[in-house]
Amino acid sequence: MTHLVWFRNDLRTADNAALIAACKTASQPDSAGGVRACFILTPAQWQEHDWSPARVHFVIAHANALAAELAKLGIPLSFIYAQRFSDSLTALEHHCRQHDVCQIHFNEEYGVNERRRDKALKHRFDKLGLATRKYRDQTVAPVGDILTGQGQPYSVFTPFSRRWRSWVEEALPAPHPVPPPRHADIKPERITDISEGFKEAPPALVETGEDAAHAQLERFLSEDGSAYKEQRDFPAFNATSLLSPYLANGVLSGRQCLSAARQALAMGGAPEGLQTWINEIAWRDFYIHTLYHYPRVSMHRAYKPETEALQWNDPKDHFEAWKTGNTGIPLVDAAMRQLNQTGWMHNRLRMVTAMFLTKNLFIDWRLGEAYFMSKLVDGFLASNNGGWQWSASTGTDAAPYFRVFNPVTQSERFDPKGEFIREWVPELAKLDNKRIHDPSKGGVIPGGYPRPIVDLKESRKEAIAKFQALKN
DNA sequence: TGGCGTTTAGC
DNA sequence: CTAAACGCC
Repeated sequence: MTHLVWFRNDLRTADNAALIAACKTASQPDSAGGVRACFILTPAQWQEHDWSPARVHFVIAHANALAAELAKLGIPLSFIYAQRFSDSLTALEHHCRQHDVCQIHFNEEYGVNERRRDKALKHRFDKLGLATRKYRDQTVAPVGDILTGQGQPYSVFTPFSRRWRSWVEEALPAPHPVPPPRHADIKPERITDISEGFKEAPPALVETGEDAAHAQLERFLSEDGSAYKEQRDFPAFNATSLLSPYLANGVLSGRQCLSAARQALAMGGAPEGLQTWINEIAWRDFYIHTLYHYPRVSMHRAYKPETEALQWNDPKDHFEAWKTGNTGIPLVDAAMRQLNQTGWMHNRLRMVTAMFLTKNLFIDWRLGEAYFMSKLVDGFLASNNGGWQWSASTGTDAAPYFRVFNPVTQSERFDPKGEFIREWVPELAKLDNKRIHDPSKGGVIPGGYPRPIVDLKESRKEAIAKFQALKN
């Protein structure tokens, strides 16, 4: 009898609830057996979920790395090819028959299609007499466990984070260990080809492998922690952890990050910086919890239903200019070009560009959300959707509709010397530190660089008026 | 995880 | 006169 671990959004051997549970169960006398693993490639489903080529390359590389790590532990990982989630269940059933599987273990995912798939799987396997075991492993605090005094999910981050922190203090969540090696000589399988439509990807942003992820975590935490709090909002400083690709694809868990950060705190690391970063881990949990409690946000629906009535502008040329980084607003263009060329964008700039699209251009946040997914190596439904709905003022703890970032002011504040703009918009490189934030204001605009496609002041007023009108 | 027009303290 | 501080959007 074999225990099968189905890896999906958890491409790691360390701190993996499903893996450790399968290994433990398999070594108990009453249900002893072997442990196998599988990963199902569903390129058509990835396409439908707007996965980026960068993310597909990352996932394939880390699926291969996982197969190699598991082989060292004596666990064979099979790659199964399907197109969509619906096909994957048939393939999985076939795989289970072939390998005499009695139990399948996996960690939960919370997108609506993933949930439907897992529900269908349980239904199907129940009929076959195969056991399905699922684990709440994606968050630090299990989804459903962080509720208000009234037993309701939180809709505002700050009270959520207070409850989350006290939960952490009480539960002291510790990462699961890597399971002990089982004795078997295994040659790992390997995926060598990338599916059509995902071939063209930017160069890898971070190194491949679980070890590389942990090395980067250690490096980040060993740096001067106070710099994170002071510098993280300045895109030119590269002061962020750059762990998001690993987190988004489960190479690293939030629990591992939190545990390492708490250890750094105990060793006397700069408390403000580390606490600020722990807050980001809480944000990640908050958005996953929100996705769990409100499946509609993964069905192209707004968290705040009343905002569904907004009449967004026809995207047309403005959307194209935004996507390609030709809006005439230097910081927005620099950010979009960074995204297009690297598959990653600095967090502050995600807010600035999202706010510009949804408030100044008044284009539907869903279009921006999908475009980000189609480019980001760290595209993660819960965080990406949460961030977009925050920016668009349609989400949980949303930015008040009248709080509209002025991208030029943000530029002056967070890229004061224009270093980030100069890197990504080279045609503006020669402008001085004042003019570079808004070249259209006085003087000659360097050749080829567009004039702003929208009036910031006017469009801001119009957006506020449209939100105001919702209340009547 | 603001912006902006207005008021007001302080020089 | 200028730059915080204020209050509304």
